[in-house]
Amino acid sequence: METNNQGDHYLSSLKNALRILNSFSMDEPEKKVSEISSSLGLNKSTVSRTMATLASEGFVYKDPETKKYRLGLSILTLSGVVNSSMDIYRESQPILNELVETLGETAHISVLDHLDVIYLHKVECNHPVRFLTHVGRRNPPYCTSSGKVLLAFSNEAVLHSVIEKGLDKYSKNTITDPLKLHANLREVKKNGYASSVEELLDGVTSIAAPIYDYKGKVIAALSIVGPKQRIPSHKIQGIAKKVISAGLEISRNMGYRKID
Amino acid sequence: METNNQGDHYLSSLKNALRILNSFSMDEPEKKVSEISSSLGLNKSTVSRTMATLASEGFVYKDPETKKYRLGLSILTLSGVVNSSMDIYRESQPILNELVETLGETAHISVLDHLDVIYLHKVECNHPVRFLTHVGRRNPPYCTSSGKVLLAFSNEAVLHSVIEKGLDKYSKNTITDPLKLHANLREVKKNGYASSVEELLDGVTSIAAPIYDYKGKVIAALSIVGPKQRIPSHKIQGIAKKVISAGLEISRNMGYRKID
DNA sequence: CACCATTGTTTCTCTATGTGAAACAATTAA
DNA sequence: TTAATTGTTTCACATAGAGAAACAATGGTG
Repeated sequence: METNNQGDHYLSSLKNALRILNSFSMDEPEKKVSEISSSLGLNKSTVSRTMATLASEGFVYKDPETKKYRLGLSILTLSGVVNSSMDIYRESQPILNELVETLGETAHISVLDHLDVIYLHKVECNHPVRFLTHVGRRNPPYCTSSGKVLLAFSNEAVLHSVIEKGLDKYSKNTITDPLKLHANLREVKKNGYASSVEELLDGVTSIAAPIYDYKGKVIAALSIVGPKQRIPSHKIQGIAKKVISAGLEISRNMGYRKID
Repeated sequence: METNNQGDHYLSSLKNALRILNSFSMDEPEKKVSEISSSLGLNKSTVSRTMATLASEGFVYKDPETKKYRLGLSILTLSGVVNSSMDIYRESQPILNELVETLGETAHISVLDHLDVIYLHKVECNHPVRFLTHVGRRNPPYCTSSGKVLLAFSNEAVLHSVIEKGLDKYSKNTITDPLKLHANLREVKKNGYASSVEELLDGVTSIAAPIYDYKGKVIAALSIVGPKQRIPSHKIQGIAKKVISAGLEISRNMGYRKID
């Protein structure tokens, strides 16, 4: 598209359709043809035909009243396939349940996808105050505990790209200085866990630990999230211990054998 | 392409791609180019280019080792949008939680999509023995309690299509006789709930009740599922009462006001 | 180690397909 | 009523995508 010239042999009509699908978000869950057309710079008729084809296979659904399109149920079906074919999903389920029960806070499994942290799995706690995250959600990696774990244990190139893209200030404690981020990640690697106290959202604290595969490579992060007042600073270390050991347990289920 | 002439203005390369995506399932979560090519009757090179394009937008992921493709994380992200933009998802959450707690069995919300029952939402119980259902799963409507509720309250045309497609025998109690199905659905409509005792799977019982929208139209079903031994026949009616009232509560949240 | 068998990607040519402008409907607004 | 904004369809043309075959990359197998 813009960067590499070798990837120009993509099927353009398909690429259009996929860009349209990816443009749906929680903020814009439904759109009209003309909106899509103008926002993505595509011809009206192109969008119209594309949407008709997408609808024919259940990827979008057209509200007959408002004429707006929203994502269709084929996507739900496919997401079920994604989950069930992901071994980490199966292996982590019971351990997440236990962790949520003992800590009383919501737990997630997440991975790095391009330059986002994406939540693969979530087990909610029973507290009435929840509703911050959901499976599939993407967040910036440099201001979430899971993101920082994943960055700390990935190669320099990824970190570089993240910094290059820019460190925006999401909340009062967001780290926007590359040097400070570097230092923080070194800490994370040393301690074996990361914490984020109001780095992404005001009033929200999270703690994360790595999950390893059979090769000893960090493939995911396990994190717990909760309101700041339920997770005061002095409790972080104790909670981190539990998160770390839960992470190791999942890792062992994934074939990891601690070497050192 | 081959069948109907009115649907001929679909974009063929896009249609191909969507058919490929929809061909992934729990049984076949990963496939090679040649497998896709032969199973869908598409040219090798077509599939190769299509997959490359799909991968470029994160809809599939290519395992560099095995060269097999699996569904990508964009689908997870989009499924999050589907869920969060679905008001029934939000409205039903707390009521499902409560129902699961009091009954101790897993609960689902499901709707009819074409001729399938599809699970939109699921709250699992704590029992170690659970089931293989998952959000997005599709089941035949005539042998699940939720499906029978949805059929009983939908129009005749849908039922006709279902019967026309054929009533396969999934389990010992599957209703395969159209007349018996008709009779059963009349019962369902009269009683306001449906039950399925080993109609889809041996050893599995489920009980479902309708969910109404503000117009009084049945738009979804609420069901609970459990092993037969935990839900004996004599308990079904009592449980059904609870399921029905939970369904009504969700309906009220969706704007339904009981008229009669 | 050479052999054949299968695979995925690329090249190439040509046709069919998708694009965009404009015409046409169908709503909605003024 | 007219005007404005929308979604769909028509149409002609350029081009993008399909298919055959060549190529490359593996992987068995003897």
